[in-house]
Amino acid sequence: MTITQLRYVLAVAEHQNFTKAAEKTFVTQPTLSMQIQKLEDELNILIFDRSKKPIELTEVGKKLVHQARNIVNESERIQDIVDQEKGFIGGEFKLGVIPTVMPTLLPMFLNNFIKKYPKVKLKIEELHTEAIMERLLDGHLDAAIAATPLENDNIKERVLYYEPFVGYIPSGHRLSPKTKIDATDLDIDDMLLLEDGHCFRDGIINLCKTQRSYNEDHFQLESGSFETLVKLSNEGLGMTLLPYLHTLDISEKEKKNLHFFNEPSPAREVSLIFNKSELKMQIIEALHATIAGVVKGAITFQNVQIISPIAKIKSD
Amino acid sequence: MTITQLRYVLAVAEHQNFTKAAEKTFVTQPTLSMQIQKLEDELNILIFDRSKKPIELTEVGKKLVHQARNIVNESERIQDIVDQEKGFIGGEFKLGVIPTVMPTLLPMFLNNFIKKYPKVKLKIEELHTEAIMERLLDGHLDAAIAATPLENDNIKERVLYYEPFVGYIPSGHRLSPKTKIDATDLDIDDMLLLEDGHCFRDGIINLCKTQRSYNEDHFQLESGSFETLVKLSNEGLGMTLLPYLHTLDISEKEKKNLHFFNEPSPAREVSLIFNKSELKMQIIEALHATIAGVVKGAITFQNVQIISPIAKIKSD
DNA sequence: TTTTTTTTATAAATATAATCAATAGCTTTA
DNA sequence: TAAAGCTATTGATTATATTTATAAAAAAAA
Repeated sequence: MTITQLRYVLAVAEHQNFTKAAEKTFVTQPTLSMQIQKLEDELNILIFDRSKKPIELTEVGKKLVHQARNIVNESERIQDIVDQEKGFIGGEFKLGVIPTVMPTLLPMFLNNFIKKYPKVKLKIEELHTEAIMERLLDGHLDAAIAATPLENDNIKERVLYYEPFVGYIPSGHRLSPKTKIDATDLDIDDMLLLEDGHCFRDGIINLCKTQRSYNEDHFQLESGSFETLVKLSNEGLGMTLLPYLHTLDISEKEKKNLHFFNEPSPAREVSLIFNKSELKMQIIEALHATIAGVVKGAITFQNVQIISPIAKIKSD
Repeated sequence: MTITQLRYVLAVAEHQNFTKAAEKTFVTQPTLSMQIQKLEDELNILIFDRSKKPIELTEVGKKLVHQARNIVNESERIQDIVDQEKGFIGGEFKLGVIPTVMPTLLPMFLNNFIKKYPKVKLKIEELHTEAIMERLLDGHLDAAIAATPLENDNIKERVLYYEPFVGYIPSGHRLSPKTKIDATDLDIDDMLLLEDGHCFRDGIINLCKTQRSYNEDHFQLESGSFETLVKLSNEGLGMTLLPYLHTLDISEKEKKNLHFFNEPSPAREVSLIFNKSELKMQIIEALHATIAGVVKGAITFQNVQIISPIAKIKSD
């Protein structure tokens, strides 16, 4: 049994196809066939059920894959140890970012980070929270930026900042006369929200305590970007909520429609999250330090109330 | 980096000598030299400081060895998974046993076990608790039988049985008239104990609350076996304490000198202990089931008070 | 100091193993 | 039924691990 064989098994298990797995591992397909056969012979088991199309893991295979993931992870940590010792921060690093954070946060720290750690090859991908969690767990992402807390034991969180929500209320709206608003003022039925899948939406729905009879079919013009939401709002289709950093981008005229919450302002917690195995921890630390440092200047709210990004089951 | 290379590193780290490590790993010394050099080149570090005699680990080397231990352990668990799936219970299994348990417990279950699991090659070694803990942690033992609780986070415990202490009080001793004795009756200064290193002794010292001024130089005829202790006791040198299973072995005449404790009788907790990595768990489970089953018939005390085998620091 | 012993490193040869290109064989799809 | 898509097999090639023999260095003994 070699680490290489285990890597091959993981690749085939993932792609359910020897040919594709071979491409991904940069060897030819016969190499995979033979090495995996060799491992199967050595252990005297079948890892894959090749009669099924696409190929499937056997029962032992599933357990073996889990352990193989473990071993491969732990073996990668050897390089980690060496890097840490040398103070070297570099290598490929795959970062996931949720859509509602991407456009505002990325420009703030990216330049800073790549200048400070030029040897890190950052690969950033915009993904929704569910996809991020999946990919953190299977090792396809090294870390991600998402709204927290996520309440997943296999994912660790390091808070980056608390970002308050700000109401965007067009003139003529019933709340327009109020200088500052309260969570209790909100009514899910006259609010424009981002399309489902964004955890931001779940957070807002949690916030709207007044949702007497929330049902899915009341008003379905939900958008994918805050820019669109603001425009729709201007057209009189309702108010919306923006995360604070997004309010820095809108036009001067539109800024007049911003209504802050009375403190404690509802806010989302944005964290750097990563697999509990803590692989590439030096880079994670470096990212955390850079982002936290940059954001500290931009957000100066003191008193916030954190809104969970996880859709809660209605208790009544 | 290969698992084999990591094994070689572990062997050299352990023996601090390439030649000996080579013997233990069943390869020639140049193989070790070359493979370890190769790993060092690949990681671009020095794992060993070869200028020191005997050879020493570098700082990175120490961290690497720790992680290597991890990886090798996890890789051995692959065979574990396969064995479990096949319901196979076999292979070499190294069991440590403390001296005060060895002669009484071993005959009770050994025959039973090797008949039931003929494919397990049991290698039993008599060791004191400290040596056992060391060897469990470095992987030289798969499991051990010792007095617990040991309060070590890296060692897991599965209780086998509670074994009460019984007083052996020769006629003429001040406690001889009492049919049943109490812990408060005991005086460390008129008791014969096993030589130091046996955790049994530490347990008894914990038990003797009346040890007003316990000092090492009062009476130094401490023995290595209970047999000797009983004989010395017969000579009027003091009383002694025996674990219950040992009292089954002594002569009828001597049995008259046995004085049980009033309930709750002080007792030691005897457990099967093993590394938290839970390697070879099927065999450990099999051992536990066998021993617990056999002992259940032999010890029928209900109410016991467990004495810690760890020497407590005097609080006053 | 010199010699001997012990120990690690190096070199060359050998054995073992991994990989590849080509292709066979099987199954599914068109 | 042919074509396409997969995995397994074969034989050649390359890469790697291991060994034997020996050099080099250091420690121990004479």
